Amino acid sequence: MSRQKVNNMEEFAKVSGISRPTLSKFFNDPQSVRTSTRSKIEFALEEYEYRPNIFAINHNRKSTKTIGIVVPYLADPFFAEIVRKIERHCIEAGFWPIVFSAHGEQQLENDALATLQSLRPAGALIAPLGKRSDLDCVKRFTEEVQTVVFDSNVDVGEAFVGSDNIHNVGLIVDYLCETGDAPCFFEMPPVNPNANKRREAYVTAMERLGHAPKVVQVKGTGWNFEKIGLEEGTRLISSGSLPSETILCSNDRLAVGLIAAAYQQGLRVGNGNNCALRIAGHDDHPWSQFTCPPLTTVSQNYEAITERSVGMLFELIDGGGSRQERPEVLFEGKLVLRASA
Amino acid sequence: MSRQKVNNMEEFAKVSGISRPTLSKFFNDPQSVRTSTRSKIEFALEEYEYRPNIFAINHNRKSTKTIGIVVPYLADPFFAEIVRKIERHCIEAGFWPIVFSAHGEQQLENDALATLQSLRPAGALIAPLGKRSDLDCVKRFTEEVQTVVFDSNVDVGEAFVGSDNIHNVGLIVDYLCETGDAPCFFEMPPVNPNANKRREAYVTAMERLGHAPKVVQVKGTGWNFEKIGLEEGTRLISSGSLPSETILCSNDRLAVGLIAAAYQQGLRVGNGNNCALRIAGHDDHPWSQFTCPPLTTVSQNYEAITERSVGMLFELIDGGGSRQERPEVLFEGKLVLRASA
DNA sequence: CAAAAAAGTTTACGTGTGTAAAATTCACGA
DNA sequence: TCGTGAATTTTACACACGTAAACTTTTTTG
Repeated sequence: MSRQKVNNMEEFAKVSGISRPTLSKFFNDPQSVRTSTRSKIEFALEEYEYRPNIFAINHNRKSTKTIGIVVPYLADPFFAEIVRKIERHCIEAGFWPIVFSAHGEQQLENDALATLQSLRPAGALIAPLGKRSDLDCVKRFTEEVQTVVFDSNVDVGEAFVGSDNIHNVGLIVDYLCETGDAPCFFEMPPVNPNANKRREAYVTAMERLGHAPKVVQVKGTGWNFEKIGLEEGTRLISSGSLPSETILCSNDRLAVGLIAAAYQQGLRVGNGNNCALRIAGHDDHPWSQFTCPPLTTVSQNYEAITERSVGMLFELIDGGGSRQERPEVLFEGKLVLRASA
Repeated sequence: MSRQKVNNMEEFAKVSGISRPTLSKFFNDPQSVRTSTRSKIEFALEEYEYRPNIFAINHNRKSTKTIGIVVPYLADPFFAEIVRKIERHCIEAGFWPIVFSAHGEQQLENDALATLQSLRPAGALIAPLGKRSDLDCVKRFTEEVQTVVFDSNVDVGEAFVGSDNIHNVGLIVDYLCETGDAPCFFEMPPVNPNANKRREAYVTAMERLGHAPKVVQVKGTGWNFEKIGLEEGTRLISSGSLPSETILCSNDRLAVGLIAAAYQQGLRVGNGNNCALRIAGHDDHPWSQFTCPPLTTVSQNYEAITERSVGMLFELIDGGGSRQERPEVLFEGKLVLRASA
């Protein structure tokens, strides 16, 4: 490394022979300067080590190149995966994504929003906690920052992108009813609107098929879905109080716990004659293909959801002001047939 | 909300009746101003909506309040959990943690380090990719930024904090040998020093107990450990080429895949007479308690590792210059006995 | 109650970049 | 070769806060 260090744009202007305002233009958008100038600058960048100071850059910009991402629980691989994809899309578009996790807590969500707001981001993509969110706080945030809401549809922000729960749950209820007993619905007290929508969709689908819906709601709070699925599943199984031998879980993580409960109680899960239970989930969570047996579920279209969310946000950022209507885009998932049901 | 908006510290100084330099002191450390002044300011904060601009704050500080966290793969719940804990420790200490994930790729790790460096952080906590890291790049980073390395011990930075693989693997090898057949060791090509250390520790422990070590290395790259465990495990089982019916996996995620493979091949996993395989892991991964059967493993002391990492970093930041020796702190895990072995 | 110590105010300058306006230079076609 | 519009340079100011020094006020101490 013979590259010399350069401390600021002024110095880099001297050594590169390009004026500072032009350099400023270049760093904001390399395409905006003449090809010959660009190659001069790039040549100098090889020679000298220099990167514009991020704080100074954003200090005096009207519109920052920062994009805030707020999720309820980053340790959930679903969100980890979503965030990963969103980050990529942002970086490709020349933005600087910055991730916050609420860790399931209202206070931390509020803190994240406040910190984010003081970063004056160009826009934000948020998946609110849902029921636990401080809606006033979230609303105030969205009034200052262009926001696309995803995954959990609370009525704030300029747009929503998520999954078509009605369609998805319909898919799997149809499948389960066609291939065996009508399912009961296994859920915990809903942490966000998705859980509610899924229960409602289950009830609708069952009634459409002429079955009596049977909802089993177990106790449990927080984001330890597997733990709740295991503990409450164990209780239900050992007391024989499951209303059906086919169980549709509100999400895959709950199903992971329930499968573990069944295994530990010596019940075989799956489609065969020698199986005592059929278990299905929703989300096609990254873990779901590794359960024993592998979990039958409905996928969410991760790629479409992230791409559209980011896309809509960029439209908002480019378009400037907010529009009249608040579009809600829902993507349909697909049935993922594995061995558990 | 009747709170009026205030745009900068100057304006807030006017409305609060406190001079700007004092306000500056207050926002850096509320304890540094007199109680009466503090309450005046806090009262005004109730009345007026104001938060200092983060970019302006960090723009002209010698030492930023930013702490960079770089992990190889954030979608891995192990790192998600670690990051969660680190973030908390930082926030409690009044720092601003900012997380980057390399997503398993060298280029992204380099990008993250470069971006982080331009943020001029007070310090950094990094878990390098390991074998895939661009060591020169990482080294250059650590020469500019006070860095504590954790999890994966590559020889850079001011200190290392991690797990005592030798002790941990010894624990579980001892346990497995006491309670049944001596284990073989199931691994994929190592992605970081931990994997190597664990294999070596396995060999040492086996020789100490008078057994011939049997290492089974399967193909596979990247961070899809479960997938590799499942696919290669299926191959090994169906071809009958496992050298022992007791299998110690290099980490829990590999074990998750292997358990799934065994299940799909109709082999029962566990300790009983009717079981064909015993499978054990390492890490006590968040998923491990939900496998079928639950996974016997060695825990890592997450809390100790994160607390000590952050603690050492704060010492470095306070202490200023770098010291002579490069301390390596290793924490011992505990045997976690479940049903799989 | 006076002196000392602590805290706050005033004043002034530094930070590294964005950005606007006017002046100059360049590239390209006629 | 010249004219034209586009690109670049020059110049100058803005941004919001950190920080230092000299001075003033408040609090503490003996």
